[in-house]
Amino acid sequence: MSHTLGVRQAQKLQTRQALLDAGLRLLENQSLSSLGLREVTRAVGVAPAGFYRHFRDIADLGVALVGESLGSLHAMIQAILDEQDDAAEVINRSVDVIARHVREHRAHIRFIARERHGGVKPVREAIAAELGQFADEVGAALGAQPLSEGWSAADLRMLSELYVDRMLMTATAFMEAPAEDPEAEARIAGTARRQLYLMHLGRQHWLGG
Amino acid sequence: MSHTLGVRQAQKLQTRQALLDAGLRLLENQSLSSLGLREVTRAVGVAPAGFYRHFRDIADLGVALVGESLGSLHAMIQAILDEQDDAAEVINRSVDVIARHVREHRAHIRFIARERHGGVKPVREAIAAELGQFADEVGAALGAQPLSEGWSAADLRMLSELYVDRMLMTATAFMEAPAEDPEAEARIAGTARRQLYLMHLGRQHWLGG
DNA sequence: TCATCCAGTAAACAACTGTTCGCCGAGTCT
DNA sequence: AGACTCGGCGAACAGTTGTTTACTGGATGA
Repeated sequence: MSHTLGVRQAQKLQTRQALLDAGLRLLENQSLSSLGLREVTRAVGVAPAGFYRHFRDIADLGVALVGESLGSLHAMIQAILDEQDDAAEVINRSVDVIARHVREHRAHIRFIARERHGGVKPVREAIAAELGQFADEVGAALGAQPLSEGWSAADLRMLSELYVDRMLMTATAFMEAPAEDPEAEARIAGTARRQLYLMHLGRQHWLGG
Repeated sequence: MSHTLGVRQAQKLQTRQALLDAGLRLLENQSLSSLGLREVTRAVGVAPAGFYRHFRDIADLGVALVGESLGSLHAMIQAILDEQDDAAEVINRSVDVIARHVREHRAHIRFIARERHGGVKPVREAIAAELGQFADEVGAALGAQPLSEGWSAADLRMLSELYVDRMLMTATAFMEAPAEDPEAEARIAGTARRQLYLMHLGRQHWLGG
């Protein structure tokens, strides 16, 4: 299993990754449905026909980008969920983690925000599927907390979706702020913390408490 | 002032509206940044050059669509805000109003959801500006309610944005459900009501109540 | 070592794009 | 009635697009 890839296959993967990287970079100022195949290959320095060795079409490349973009986010969420601490502390830490993630993966967040409701169906579906899985995992983690005693499955699910949505909206807000602007970042972080705290209060009093 | 438009200007407005309508329809399966000028004129039955009599470019048409799309939504929100009733009742009515609005303006909601973070900067900015104004008005309405006594301006603002975001996400969820599917609609409505109610609970207990 | 594989190539294809130009002819104003 | 305005037209422009084709040459495996 730990068999080093052949030179052949390694080079192929490298070109594939170059195509993905170039695509992501080109998507900074447009959306996937207007991204051209030639545009991507030109940016990489590869002949147009070479594209087909890696992807069926641009939508296919988009779906691959979904995996890449949501992969790191997934790990991030899990890390947040595993924390157990005072609620306010968890909120503070979560917002910081999100801010940091956006700083390091701005293009990925932009891609997800832009294509979540974008014009390319397979990509929309891939994003929806992965976000749904996020909600599953968040639901499982929340369900294990004492605060969730007596909650129905449907209620837990709506709470999970609320959290996942909020997290993505917060990340998007950070992403849209001008890069390297600590003041804007702080403002967004403050709003995000308050919103999460309000949701937490609602959660505490859900069962007529 | 109530001077009927001249035949000339009336016909021009009619063509302009036809271009907007065709654009909106074509955006069902793509995003604005891939919408072609010729594509739009072809759909209307107008020569390509005629497009420039009405819009500078496709981004300009997009900005016009923002006004059209958010115009009706604006009236809808005001209607919701003016209601004064039991909280649960306001929530029920609001969700119904949103569902109804989406049924009647599906393409408009799709456009806003798709282009809010889309690839065309002027359009993103126009949407952000109008949504910001929505938040202002929601903030003013909420601030006038007894429940908001003692709230700081910043807290009111974060609550308004939370509500506006949620409303848009709910509308988007309705929009993405298969048309004429009462079961899916009911499920989304149920989730939306619960989420709004949880936010309402958080609001009630915001000041350490 | 030698036949096989296959990632990447160059060239050609028809179809399409946004934009500019001068022109027409119906609506407008005096 | 006559001069003027201006929305829409048709043609032409140089570029660009996605896709197919037959090919080359280095890695691969017997």
